Parts: sequence; C-alpha cells; structure tokens
Amino acid sequence: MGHGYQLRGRIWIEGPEGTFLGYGRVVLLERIGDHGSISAAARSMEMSYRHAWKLVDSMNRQSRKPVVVSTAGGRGGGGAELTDAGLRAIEAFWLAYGSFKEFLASRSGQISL
Amino acid sequence: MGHGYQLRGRIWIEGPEGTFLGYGRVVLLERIGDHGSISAAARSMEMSYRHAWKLVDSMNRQSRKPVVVSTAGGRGGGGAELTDAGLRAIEAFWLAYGSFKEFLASRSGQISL
DNA sequence: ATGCGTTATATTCAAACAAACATAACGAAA
DNA sequence: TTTCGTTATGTTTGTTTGAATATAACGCAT
Repeated sequence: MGHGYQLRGRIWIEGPEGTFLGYGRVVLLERIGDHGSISAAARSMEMSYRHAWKLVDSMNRQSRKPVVVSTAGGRGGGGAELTDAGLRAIEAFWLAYGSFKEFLASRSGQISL
Repeated sequence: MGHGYQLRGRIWIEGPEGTFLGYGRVVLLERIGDHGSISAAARSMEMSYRHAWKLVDSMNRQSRKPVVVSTAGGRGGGGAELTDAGLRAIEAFWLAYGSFKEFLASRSGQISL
C-alpha cells in the first residue's frame, strides 16, 4: 500500500472584514446558546474569554443584525444569548459545511499517487 | 444578489507529515518545470530560495518517488527538474482543485443572510 | 453600600511561522 | 585552478497570532 494520501480542506463564509463564519466561530455561537454567556461558552471549549469576545465582536460587526446580544451586570453578572440572526447564521454554515464534507469524502478516494 | 457574503475555502492533499500538496506548492512545481531550477522558480514567484527548497524537500520526503530531482554544480551551477511523479502530482491536485472551485461557486450564491 | 460574575477593553508575553542573511559544497567550463 | 550559479543548510531576525494578565464598568441581590 502507498502513502495514504487524503484530500482535506477548510471553508468559511467571508464578510466585509474577512472571515465572518468558520467552524470554530459557529461552535462558539452554539455554546453561547447552550450556556447563556460568552465566558461560560469560552470555558467549555477551553478558549480564553478575550479571544471568544473578539470573535463575537467580529461576527456582530459583520452581520447586519447582531448574532449575539449581551448584558453586563445584574443577576449572575450578566450574560449573552443568540439572536434569530445568530441561529440562521449557524444553520447556513452547517448547511455549507455538510456538503463540503461530502465533497471531500467523495473525492478523497480517487487520489491515486 | 446577496449581501456580499461569500463562501471561500482551501483544499490540500495530506501526506504522512501533514501537507503534501497545496496551491502554492503545485505552482512551485510548475515553475520548476518551466525554469529548470529551484532558485529560478523561487525568484519567478518572489519566494526565497530557502523556503522553496524546504517545500520541495517536504514534497519529496512525502512522495513515494521524488517529485523533483536536482543536481548541484556543473554547467550553470546545476538545476532541478520535474519527474513523472511530479507531473502526476500536479495533475492530481488541479483535478481536485477544479472541482472544488466549482463547488464553491455553486454554493456561494445560495448563502442568504 | 458591598459583593459577585459577567461584559468590555488595554497591555504585555510567548510561541509559531515566515523572511532574511550567511556559508559550505558541488562540478562543468574557461 | 579559478569562476560561476546552483543546491543544501544553519542561524538570525521579524512578524503575526494567540495566550496571559490586568482593570474598569455594570447592575442585581444581599
């Protein structure tokens, strides 16, 4: 058997400032939806709060309507939640991602080197 | 027309040590074929010889048969040329790359955010 | 009023990666 | 044997990226 060559790749949705949605960003959005705060979402995926906040900020800036809304202070310190636009963004990315994975799988076998 | 969101991505062929063939590597191979030396190929794409050589070395290490053979010294200082395996590698990558571009184009329009 | 956990932001460190610089070896030709 | 442009490496510098650290503001609950 030869070397197991494999076709790999990444996709992302690009907005006015560059990357708008990628795999990591979308997982972060989902975690925010699950946990109700940016910091808990970041902890759950071992990402620094700083980094997570910057990603959310980047997505919000590039989206016509914010994907996440947040409140500082109050019961529990505050929190964040997904908007409808955020849910739609997640859905749109997974749709493209799913067909991309299919694409890779279908082409990966036919690399004969 | 959409709101400027666009689906983008990269693909590469992975070997035992990570990336085996990507866009830049394949262009480099082609330039080596055109110019007959690694250094001329590197100059032609404004890449340092050091970097170009490392890429060639990485590809040769990961390929069962070398993609490039080279000679040091002699008339003109030496040179490098593509092997048949190199030609096949180029072809295999462009094949996958072409269908990937089609994939991106076909999905790029249907991003509605 | 104080405490708490979060958002929001600036600043400093460290690691990863690429570029730049330097040098030795090579071998045909003059 | 000297010259020349290339291959083949080592070393240093720089740039970019993310991680780590540090504060301030917020507002509900006690």
